[in-house]
Amino acid sequence: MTSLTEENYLKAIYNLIQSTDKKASTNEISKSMQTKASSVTDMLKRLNKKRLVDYEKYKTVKITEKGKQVAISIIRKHRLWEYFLVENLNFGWDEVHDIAEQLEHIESEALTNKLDTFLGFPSFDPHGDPIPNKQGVFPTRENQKLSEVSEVSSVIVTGVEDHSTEFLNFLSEMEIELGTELTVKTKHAFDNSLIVVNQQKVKFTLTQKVASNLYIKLKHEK
Amino acid sequence: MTSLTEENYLKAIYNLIQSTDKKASTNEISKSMQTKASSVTDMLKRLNKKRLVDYEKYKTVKITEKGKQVAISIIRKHRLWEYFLVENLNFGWDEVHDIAEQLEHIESEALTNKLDTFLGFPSFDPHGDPIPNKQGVFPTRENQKLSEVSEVSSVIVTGVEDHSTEFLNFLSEMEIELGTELTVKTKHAFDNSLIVVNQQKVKFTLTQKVASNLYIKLKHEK
DNA sequence: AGTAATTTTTAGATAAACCTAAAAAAATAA
DNA sequence: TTATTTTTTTAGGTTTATCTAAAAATTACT
Repeated sequence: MTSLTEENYLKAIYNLIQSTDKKASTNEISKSMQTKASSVTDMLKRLNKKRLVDYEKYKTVKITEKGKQVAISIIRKHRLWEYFLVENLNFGWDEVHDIAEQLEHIESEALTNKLDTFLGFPSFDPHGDPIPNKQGVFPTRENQKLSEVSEVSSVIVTGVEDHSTEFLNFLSEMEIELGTELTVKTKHAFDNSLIVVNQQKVKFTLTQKVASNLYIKLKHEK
Repeated sequence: MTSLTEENYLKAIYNLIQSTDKKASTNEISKSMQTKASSVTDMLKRLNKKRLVDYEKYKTVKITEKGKQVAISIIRKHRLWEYFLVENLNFGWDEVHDIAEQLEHIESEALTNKLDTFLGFPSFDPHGDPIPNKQGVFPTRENQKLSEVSEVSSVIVTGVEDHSTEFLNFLSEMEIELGTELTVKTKHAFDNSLIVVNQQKVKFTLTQKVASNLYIKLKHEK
């Protein structure tokens, strides 16, 4: 029913609308899809005809409920496969994106649900992103960023904002992964960099940029 | 480099050439691909240009070494995924073909090899078909059919020739699966049907058609 | 408000993978 | 060895997803 390309456009539109700052304009979509604006216009017409988006020329697009369900289903499959690749096949979290990008288009509800069962119904993928369930509902996560934390709090890393290989490799070098516990010691007011300590008592600095790309939850002291 | 469609044509051509009785003629290919002969001609020209097949108009095609490697890689992926679906995700052996047909086109050598490792380097898929290794070499199997067996031999079912849901369902009803041990008691000369006994001492008849679609190996008595 | 810059759309092309209908070649049969 | 049948190819057309270049609409600026 929906082609591979249509699915990719829907996913891109859904993501643009979710990340509130960017709008799903023709230009934004073309940037995120790496295609020309004219190609986007063509596709928007087609998606509109199929009632997957609400589109009128020269106005920004909205995604319909039907389109949203398609997008969420793709995201669900992507994140389940990423989980499988890291947990079962021993891929690194920086290696799985391109493969999951292919696997997310495999068409079989039975497969998705059996994979979900096999994996034990995980709530978050290897980057800490929430995995929607069969009904399309996302689990909630405390969406606080490390950059928003006040001094002298203990936190646990729960996810990343930036999914690039460069950032993930950087984290690996710093020995930061999901579940890593960090204590924020000092916050430099002039550049918002943080001095943190890990559980091995190693002290190091994280720039504002790094801290704003890390999702955390506060550790509740016992 | 090779599109999904090209891969499917190569697979079909490879399979036709393997099953020696049928030749890879334009008509045979069109039958097996469910497309029109004219579409096949188009594709053969394209595959020839890419040196994946050897093709001259009005002559039957041969597959090149390069094309063969592509075909074998698809077969390898198909069979590894089928094994995964049955062994890990609890699919029935009659349910996995269409899904594997999609998964076989996922492009990542690393994925294929890590999947192979995860599965423990299986030699045969859930239908008893040999899985080529990383180098493209097929494991050998005693390719004897149940219909070729002489009276009063004990055999173990190792594979099926017919992969259709109908046949696989029939086998399930007869409680025959890979590894099932059967003893051939009588062979009726007039219609070549067999009277066999299973390990539960249940006696039943198998037609020549059924017997010729079952691969077996002789059980070596201790 | 009027002009300039930007965004978006249209028009027209291309490539992949298919199709139908007709022509050409090869295989079969009388 | 012709004539008939079958197979294969060619010619021309369609749809999907892309592109470039030009036109139209919107937004931003002074």
